[in-house]
Amino acid sequence: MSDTASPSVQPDTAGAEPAPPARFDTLPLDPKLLRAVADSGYLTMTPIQAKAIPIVLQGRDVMGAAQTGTGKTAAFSIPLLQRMLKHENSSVSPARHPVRALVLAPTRELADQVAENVKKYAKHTHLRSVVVFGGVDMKPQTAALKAGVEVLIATPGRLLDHIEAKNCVLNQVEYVVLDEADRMLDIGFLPDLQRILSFLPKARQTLLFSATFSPEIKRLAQSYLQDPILVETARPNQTASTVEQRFISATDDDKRAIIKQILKEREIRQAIVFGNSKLGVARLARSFERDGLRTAALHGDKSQDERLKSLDAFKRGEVDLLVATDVAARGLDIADLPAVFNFDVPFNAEDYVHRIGRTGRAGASGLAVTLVTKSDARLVADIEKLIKRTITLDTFEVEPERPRFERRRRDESVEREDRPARAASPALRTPAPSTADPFFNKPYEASSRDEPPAWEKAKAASPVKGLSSYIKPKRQVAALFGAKKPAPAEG
DNA sequence: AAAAAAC
Repeated sequence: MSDTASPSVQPDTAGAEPAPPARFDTLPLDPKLLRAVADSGYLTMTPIQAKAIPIVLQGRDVMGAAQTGTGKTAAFSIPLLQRMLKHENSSVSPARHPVRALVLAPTRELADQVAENVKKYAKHTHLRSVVVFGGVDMKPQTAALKAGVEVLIATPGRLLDHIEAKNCVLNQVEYVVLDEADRMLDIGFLPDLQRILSFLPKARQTLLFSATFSPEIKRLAQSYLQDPILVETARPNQTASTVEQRFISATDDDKRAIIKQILKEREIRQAIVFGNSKLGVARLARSFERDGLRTAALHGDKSQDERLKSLDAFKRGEVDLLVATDVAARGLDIADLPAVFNFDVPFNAEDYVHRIGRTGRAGASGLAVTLVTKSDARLVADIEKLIKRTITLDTFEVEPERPRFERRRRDESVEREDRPARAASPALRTPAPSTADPFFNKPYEASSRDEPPAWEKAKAASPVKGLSSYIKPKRQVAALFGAKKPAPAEG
C-alpha cells in the first residue's frame, strides 16, 4: 500500500493474456454471417467473443461477464443467428415466421441499439427482426409483429403490452437473451421479467450477459438457466484499464466549475455527465447550456422523441455534453467518447462501472471523473470494494463562482416569468433593479460571456498543461472520511 | 437518498 503521489486509482497491472486474437472467419459460421461481420469491419474476436461464441453455438446456456465495451452484443447475436439458420424450426411452416429469439434490454435506447446490431449481422439472411419499446406509437410495432419476425428485441413493459394484445406469440421461442442481465434480474424488473418468461417454452437456450454480476444475482440467475456455463474474461465487475479514473473532493457549489475547468484543461471534445435524479439532470443541463456549452439532456421525464433526439445529436457530435440519468449508464455504445463525469456518485457501485464504461470502449483511452462530497463516503467505499482498487481522493483548485451573478440571473427570471404580479404590486419587488441600470435589460447569456472564464485565469496562473497541475492527491478516501478500513494489511 | 420499464 503506497502513500505516494498516485492517480486516483492504481493502474491495472494484472497479467495480460498473450493468446493471439482469433479471427471470426475461423468460426463455423454461415458465409452470410461472415460476410456481415466482415462488412462491419471486424476481423478478430474480443476475448468474450472468442470464449462465448463457441459455447453458444453448442446450444449451451451461458452466463457471460465481460468488461464494458468489449463486444458482448456480437458475442450473443452472431452465434444465435447462426443457430437459427442451421436449425430451422420444422414444427411451424416457414411462412408463419414465429418469434424464435427474444432479446430483452433494460432501456429503450439500449433495445434500439441491440436491434441495430442484430439487423446488421442478419442483413444477408432471411431472418427478420423488430424492436419494440414504450414511449412510441404501438401501431408500427404491431404491424411488424403481425407480419412475422424471427428475432424480437424488446423492453419488458411494452412487450407485455403486445403479449396481452395478442400481437405476438412467444410459445415458439427457442432462444432468450437478457442483456444487462443483472439489471433485468433486479427487484425493479423481476416481476415483469418473470411474467414474460412464463409465456416461453421451458426448453430453450438462455443467455445472460453483463459487465457486472453481484454474487446474489449470480445465484438468482442460476434458477433461470439450465446447466449453464459461466464465461468470464479477466476479473468480473472490472473497469477498463484504459480509463483513467479520478475521484475529486468537491462541494455541491464547486461541481459545475470543476467540470468546466477539466473540460477546458484536457481539451475534452465531448463528455457524458451523469446525475442521480431526473430533476437534477434537467437543471444541470440548463446550467451548462447557459454557460454556452452545447448540451443535451437525457432522462426518463423526457418524451421518447426528445430522448432519441438528444442521443442522436450527441452521437453526431452536434452537442458537447450529454447530461443524463442512469438511463444512459448501461450498454450505450458511443464511439470514441473521451470522458465521463459523475456529477453525483451513483447509488449502486455497479452503476459506477457501467457509467464509466461509456468511455474507453474497444481499447480506446478515456477519462472518468467522479465528484465526491462528504456525504458520499459510503458510496465511494462501496465502489472501492467492488472494483477492488484503491481509491484516493484528489483536491481541485477552482476559481470560485461569482455569487452576484447568480443573484442577478434569478431576479431576472422572476421578472420575466412573473410579469403580471410585478405589474400588480411593484412595491413587493426588491428595490434594486431599475431600468436605468445598464445591466438590467441585458440577457443573462450576454453578461455571462463578459466574464473572463475561470479556466482562463487558472491557465494563466499555471503554464503546465494537464489536470495534474490542478489536482493534488490527498489522503486515501477511507482515511479522509473515517470510513472502515478497506483491507487489513496482511495481519 | 433514484432510475428504469406500459398505458
